[in-house]
Amino acid sequence: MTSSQSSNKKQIDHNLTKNQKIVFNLLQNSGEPLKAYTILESLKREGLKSPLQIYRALDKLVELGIIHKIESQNSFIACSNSNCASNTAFTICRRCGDVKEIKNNHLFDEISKLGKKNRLNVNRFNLEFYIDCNGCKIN
Amino acid sequence: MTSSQSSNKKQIDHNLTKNQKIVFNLLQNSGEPLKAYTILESLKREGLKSPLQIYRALDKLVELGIIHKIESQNSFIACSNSNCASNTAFTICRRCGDVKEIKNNHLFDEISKLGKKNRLNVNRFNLEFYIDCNGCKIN
DNA sequence: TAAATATTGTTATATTATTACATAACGTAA
DNA sequence: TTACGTTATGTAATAATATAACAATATTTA
Repeated sequence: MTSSQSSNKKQIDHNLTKNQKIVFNLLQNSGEPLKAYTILESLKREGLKSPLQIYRALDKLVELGIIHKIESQNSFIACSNSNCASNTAFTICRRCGDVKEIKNNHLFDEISKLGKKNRLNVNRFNLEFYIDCNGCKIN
Repeated sequence: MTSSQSSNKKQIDHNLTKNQKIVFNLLQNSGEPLKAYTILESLKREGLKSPLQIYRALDKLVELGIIHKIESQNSFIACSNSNCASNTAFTICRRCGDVKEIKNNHLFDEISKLGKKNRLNVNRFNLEFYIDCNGCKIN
């Protein structure tokens, strides 16, 4: 393994603190949304013992825009978008809850335009498309 | 007052049950988002005593599409849109939390189009524009 | 009526998140 | 270097949000 190998994980250096790094790594390696208390369980072995340690790290990572909160699930997912500026767009399966972040920059531009057309001074947006995912459509 | 007078409240008859009516009326008259336990407090005088009575009514009203849940606030607001089909678009002030439902049907069409363009079989969507509201911009 | 279904009531408990306060680590100016 | 302010961490307690489980009642329908 070299540092220049291909990877869909962002190379990020935000001078994260110890706990922030631990939580962020878990989310990046997971690739799917995790809940705070699930994260806590997973990180007991790393020495994190209390909810607050998790929530403090999550809050900071959300603020930095390198993870996002899926509000309808109270879960958190590592950002997979190179320049989202904290704008978010997801598909969420209404049956199994599977979440995928949408990376289409054109879509982001369109949404921003819609905000401007409606004379909204939008700081950021969050768009959730509720769908039936492929797995759930089959069954 | 006549039944044909002007009003921005929807005239709805969904055969709501007693508790559903009580909760729905409160939300319609409030016009702003309310939290479940706030609703519970307000409705003690109407005889509603337990969280579950509130949550059951809220669940049904959301399912009917006549109220919406603001996920990021764990709050609920009466729908002010004539034909939203459970699609939702809000502005949310990132400072004071003030919520307004967007009623622009054209915007709804545009978002639906974006979903189709991206080959998503969208059942419904929720769009949240985070803004600084007028009151907060002044202060 | 009787059976099935939907609604309500109630208690207890699970899940999610924050307050409050103590301690430790870090940066920086004197 | 110390002294100071700031940031990060640790810990316990508790607040806020939501659901499970079960009993009782009302309503619909065969």
